[in-house]
Amino acid sequence: MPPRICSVARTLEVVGERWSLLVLREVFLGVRRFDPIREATGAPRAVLAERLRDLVAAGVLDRREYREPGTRVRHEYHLTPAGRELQPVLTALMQWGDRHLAGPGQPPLELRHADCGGRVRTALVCEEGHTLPDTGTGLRPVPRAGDRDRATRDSAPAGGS
Amino acid sequence: MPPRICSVARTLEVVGERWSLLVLREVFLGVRRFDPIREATGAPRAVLAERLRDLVAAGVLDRREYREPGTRVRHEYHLTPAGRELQPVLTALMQWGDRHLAGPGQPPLELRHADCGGRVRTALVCEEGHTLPDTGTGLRPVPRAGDRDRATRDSAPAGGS
DNA sequence: CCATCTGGATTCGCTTTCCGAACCCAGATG
DNA sequence: CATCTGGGTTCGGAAAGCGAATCCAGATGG
Repeated sequence: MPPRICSVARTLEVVGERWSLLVLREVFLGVRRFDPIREATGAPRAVLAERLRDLVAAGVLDRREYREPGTRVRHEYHLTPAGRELQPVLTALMQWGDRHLAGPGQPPLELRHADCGGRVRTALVCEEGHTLPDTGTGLRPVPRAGDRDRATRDSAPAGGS
Repeated sequence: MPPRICSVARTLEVVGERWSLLVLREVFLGVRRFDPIREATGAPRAVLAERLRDLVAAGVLDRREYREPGTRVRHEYHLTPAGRELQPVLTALMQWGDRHLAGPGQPPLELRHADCGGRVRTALVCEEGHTLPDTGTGLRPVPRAGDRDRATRDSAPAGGS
């Protein structure tokens, strides 16, 4: 029986490697060049080079030439539109860490809404406008046609068809 | 200069290993036992055993004894309250995959609100009630006191203090 | 009583990935 | 022409991942 291929698995193929999400965190923060990213993340050079290549190949980062006056052409990494849509992933990770792995003192980074200054967080919302608790209580996963019926059942009766 | 330690990095220490999030996906779907998890994720036995131990040690999963009539005592893995709060992380990953890595046909799994039946997704919301686009446009990361000023600056003027 | 089955793992040997240190490259600077 | 700098590549050892084989203990059955 083949492993379940869902969108979580597919997304982790792109951003699930050891340093990928930390690299993206830096790019979201505006750190776009090799050495500063390396310092901020702690990733080894070779691994970082490979991750950047992978993320560019996956369409998450865009490698752009730039030239500061008095230097040769270099490259920096910008988020593509698809890359920017990973913001909720990073926000969700950060939020959980803030809540459950807080070090001494307050969290080191806050996200605020540029328009109103309010703190921003991820929330589970439904299309009718309801907001669910972060625990996912009241959330019902529905396997779609075509998927094996393995999901959502664990203590099914033995005599099932 | 030491790497930046933020809540994203800390959370990835817990759930950033290769199979961790897929294991949690299964537990969220109600698959709680070793072999079914192994089949659904494709993780090798030894790695799965280690991940389960790690997730229990991290307080994300709870290892519970159970005994079906006519068998010996066995264990299954349940989410702790902290583990359930990882739902937004999985939902955000799934949502990105649905949007950017869709296979042929519709996504294999849908999340619905048990109360109203509406599709559920993660959104970036601020405490004033505004909803931001998933790209994080309008989101301003604010480093807090104590953190190095490395963040959020990339093309700072060369002569800065 | 001994063999077999089953869920839940551990052990083993090999392969892949990760890692830090050293090195490379090319244009600016002195 | 030597040195500096940003942006990497190369290298050899360490760690993690992998599939296959094995183990364990309680039911089942001859």
